Amino acid sequence: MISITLPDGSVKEVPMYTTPIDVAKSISSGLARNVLSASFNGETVESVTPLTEDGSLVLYTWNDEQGKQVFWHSSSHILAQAIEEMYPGVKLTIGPPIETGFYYDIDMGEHTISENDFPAIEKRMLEIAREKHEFKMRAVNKQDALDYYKEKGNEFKIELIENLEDETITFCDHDTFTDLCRGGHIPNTGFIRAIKLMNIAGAYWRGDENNQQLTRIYGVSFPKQKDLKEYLALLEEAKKRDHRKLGRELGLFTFSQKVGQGLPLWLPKGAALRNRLENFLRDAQERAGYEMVISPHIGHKDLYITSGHYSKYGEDSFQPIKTPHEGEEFILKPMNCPHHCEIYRAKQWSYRDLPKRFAEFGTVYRYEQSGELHGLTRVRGFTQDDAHIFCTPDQLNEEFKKVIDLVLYVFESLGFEDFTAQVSLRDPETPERYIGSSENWEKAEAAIINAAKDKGLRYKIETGEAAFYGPKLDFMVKDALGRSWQLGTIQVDYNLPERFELEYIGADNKSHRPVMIHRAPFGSMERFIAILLENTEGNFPLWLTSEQATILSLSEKHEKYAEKVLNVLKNDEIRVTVDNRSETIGRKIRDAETSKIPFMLIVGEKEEQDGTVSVRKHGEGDLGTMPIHEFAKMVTTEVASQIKKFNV
RNA sequence: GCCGAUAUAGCUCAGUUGGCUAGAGCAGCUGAUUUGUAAUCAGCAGGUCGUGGGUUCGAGUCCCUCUAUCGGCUCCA
Repeated sequence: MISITLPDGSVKEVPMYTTPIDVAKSISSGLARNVLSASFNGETVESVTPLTEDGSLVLYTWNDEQGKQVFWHSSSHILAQAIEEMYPGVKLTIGPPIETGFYYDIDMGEHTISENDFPAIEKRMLEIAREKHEFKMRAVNKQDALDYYKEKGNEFKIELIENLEDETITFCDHDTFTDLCRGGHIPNTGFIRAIKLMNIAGAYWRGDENNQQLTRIYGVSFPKQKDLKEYLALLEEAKKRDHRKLGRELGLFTFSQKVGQGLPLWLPKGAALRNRLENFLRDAQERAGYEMVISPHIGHKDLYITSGHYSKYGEDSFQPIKTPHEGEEFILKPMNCPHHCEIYRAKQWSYRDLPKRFAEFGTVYRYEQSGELHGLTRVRGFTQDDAHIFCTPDQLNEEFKKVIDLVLYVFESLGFEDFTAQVSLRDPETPERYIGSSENWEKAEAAIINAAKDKGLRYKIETGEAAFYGPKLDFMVKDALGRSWQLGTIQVDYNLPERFELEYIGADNKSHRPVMIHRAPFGSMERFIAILLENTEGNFPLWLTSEQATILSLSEKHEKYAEKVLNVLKNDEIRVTVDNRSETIGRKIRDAETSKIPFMLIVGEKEEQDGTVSVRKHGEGDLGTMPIHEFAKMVTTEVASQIKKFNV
């Protein structure tokens, strides 16, 4: 007998070779039917693995993340089997589960595949699933494993096996199919009832663009047909929140093939919105001791050679602008930092002057590869809410924490509660990607982690995500489809001050090197507004939205009164319009609702007599009648509650 | 840049296996209507079918080039 401890602390005495499924059966038959996977003493095991020692067992179902991952991992085996059957000679590589679903990367050889082929593949996958094949793990010694794939001529699997440290390799068999596999499967293929292949993509072997490109097939699967339907409906819903669609519908921005790829054009409403955001941050920054500076849109090539940006990005960027002067070259500004360094250098500084905080809404241009452009979230011309703080090493921690406060203030004012703080560090394996001494990098990384810890910020660490000159604290927010985007960013930089030979005179009357903090709470105006659109579905906070209210006159007779209400509210600094079209009130309401205007003020006979407005709230309906000034107060109160002044 | 897909009116979409002057709804314009909480009615106008080439008696439809867009990969100072 062995004793099995369950998560609730209860202990079961069971015979040797009992499987997790058996344990589930002893608890309830319903649980047994739903168990997808298990972990034993912290390690993932098959639900049919015989247990041979005492230990703690956790059973996973579809409701657990681990259960889903095992489910999707198993699904990728079935996808691989179907593809191998239908396209003989293909070479399988890897096929992991992902956040939603799974994929398999395959070298298709002579075959080509497109989304038109999906129905046939899905059909075959479902057939395999219905046959309820068990997944059976099998230990193989390394040499036999290598021989197996040598015979198949699959150099990818050979590379994977050669990189494994263990002498014993595990294979997984189901039906006629065998794959190299670490384990963790559902009991049998029959659990998979609904399969949908989503899309096809090229993906580089081991994620390196110098390697061969493989064909990646994405799919998702579910234990019930209904789950798949719900998932597809969710995707449909997400489309309604696409910032590209909302941006067009709300008249915020557009693109033109003639102007150029990735170069957004801001329409009047979008420009006004952007200005309000900028003013909001300007105000907070002024309170926080920032000074605005302005730098030109181009800079001498030497500026970027000094900063190190030229050697890193020069070839793959917008090319230098030549002048009639022989050999003179200017570059379209791809970032503001070098300019701000030169602004710092314009004067000699004492330690008493620091920190200096130079801020600028700086428009920059980067030649992003065409396939990377994406609405407003990835563009070739954009405006950073940039600032650079030059401080003494002693001030670094305090300054960094102040910036965290500012970023959190911005996020709170815009209603972003669901963000992830990410400490982006360098990848120690690829030092060639970074400039500067290891010593400075260590100092910078420690500074970020310490400041984040001091602020009690919950963060995760990502290696390889640093900028080439320094580590970052990034604030990530998801879009409608769940893709993560970097918005706010704070970076510590010891490198540029060295390259630009920045100095200040210390209390010891000697020259010292300042530390530089790069920061942008929004990240870029373009991306921030895009993600804000997707998160709010275009229902911006009242303080920010273009039209806070619109007055709908009931008929021609009430136009005068509508104008009067308009003027009263305008005097109270409420952004309001009037709809005096000769349309029915139903129509005017409908148009205001679809334009997502927060308040509709209906004025007719009664309102004119009483000096009131009939208030209807977007998405909620009739709030009843109230005097004009009362409505104005309601709006100003709500705005004030949404947007507090930044406390220094 | 790479893989796969898409491109018809301002927007959303129809348009059989290639076959008459390319259709609809919404939006727009003109007129009528003067309205009480999500679409009043009528008329009008609007398209070199993304671009350039090719196949064909004939191309929105088939093939190629380029451009842009979408989903990924890579990249993101």
